[in-house]
Amino acid sequence: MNAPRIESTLVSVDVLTLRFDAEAHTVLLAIAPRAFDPFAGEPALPGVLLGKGERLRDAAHRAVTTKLGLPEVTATGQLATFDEPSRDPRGPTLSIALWATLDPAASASGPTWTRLSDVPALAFDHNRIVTDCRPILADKLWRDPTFTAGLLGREFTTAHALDVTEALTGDRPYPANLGRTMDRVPGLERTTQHAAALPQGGRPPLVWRWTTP
Amino acid sequence: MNAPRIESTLVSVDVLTLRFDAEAHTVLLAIAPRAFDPFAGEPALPGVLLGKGERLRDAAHRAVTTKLGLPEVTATGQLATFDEPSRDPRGPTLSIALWATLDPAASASGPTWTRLSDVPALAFDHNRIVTDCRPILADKLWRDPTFTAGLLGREFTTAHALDVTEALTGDRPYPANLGRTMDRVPGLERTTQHAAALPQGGRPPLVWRWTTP
DNA sequence: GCAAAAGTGTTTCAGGTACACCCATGG
DNA sequence: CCATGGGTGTACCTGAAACACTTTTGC
Repeated sequence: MNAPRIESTLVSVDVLTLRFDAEAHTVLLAIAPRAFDPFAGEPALPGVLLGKGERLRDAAHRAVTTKLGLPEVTATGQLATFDEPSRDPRGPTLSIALWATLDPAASASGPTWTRLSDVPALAFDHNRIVTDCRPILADKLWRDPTFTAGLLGREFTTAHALDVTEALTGDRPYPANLGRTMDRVPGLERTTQHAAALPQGGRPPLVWRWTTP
Repeated sequence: MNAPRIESTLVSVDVLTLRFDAEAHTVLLAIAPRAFDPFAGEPALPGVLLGKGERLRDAAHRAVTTKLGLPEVTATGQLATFDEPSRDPRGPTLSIALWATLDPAASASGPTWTRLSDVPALAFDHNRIVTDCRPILADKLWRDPTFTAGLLGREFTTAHALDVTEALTGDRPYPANLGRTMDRVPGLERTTQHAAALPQGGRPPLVWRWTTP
């Protein structure tokens, strides 16, 4: 051991946990009240301190499991790092933001779910994290297959895809154009199946499926 | 203090230090032999352990100053985080990769300078860091004004811009098309000045300047 | 004047956007 | 058969790529 010994900054992993809610036609973000000081009782993103030798994705799983009480995470990925020294009143802490997606079919009771465009005041600098990461999430849709598949699940309809796109980018594309966008996504195939018709009528949407699960 | 006490992973900041060399018509990366074990004597990216409360950009400055012996850094920015636990034989260490640019006019003696497409075998996982970050760097050119201005300096010619673009993206655009690209970069203006003519003849290139330094 | 290199204008093409029209379902 | 909403085909428009041609220098 020849390198100088330096007391290192603590590293926390904060997770933007996303779930597609088909009934609400939107993507929801999970938040939970903090159990401890500082900011005890205030809503916050789930976060844990990164353990020695722990991988970022394992820490993200741990945050979702212990802070939100959700058992399953379908996929995770990096977003950005926040290094403001005053972001935690306890002392300087590095925050690495990750995204995590949940199976849209699984139950999701436990955390509070909020629209991305309607996030309440959160603890620490978590509102800044959400604001800064939102365009990164929008950019990943249809370009990062892991993220897109995690959010929409193995099978989904054009109507679902329209809802997710509107929730992340802010505007709803024409169904025809979105279909052509999806035709160009590698690993995604248009099936011949149609979903069940909607309660209010209308043509049943096409089903899409990932070829490489 | 109510949060559980966890021994945290060490965080190192590894820097891709870039300099535009007008004579060599390319962008060069700085590497220096390691002073200590492990990998003593082998070339590596300059890196330091992040101190408690230290900002990432300050750590990057420190790495460039102490490991490369260069006094001035014009700009820095984040690239990506590497969390492979076995990347450092001493134990698990998180590596946050940053870019740093140097004034192309300043002297740059001290480190070894290498072409991005011709990087020798480096210590740790540094070759992987360079490989993974190269497309990110190419993407930042002409889209991240801080990066672009840091690399090319306050004033530069179309010929310089052609060289930098070729070095980062791999192919040399038509001068006419690159000029139109630069016309769309905010904060960059086409002047009426022409640079001194080149030794081998040819029309003197236009000078471009940043309006917001 | 010739070679070299940059700048101008124009053509071409691909991608994305918009929209008119058709199809399938519920009431 | 009408309202609703997804699907097909197509027109249009913008932005990038390619290239012929002109301009400005050194030799």
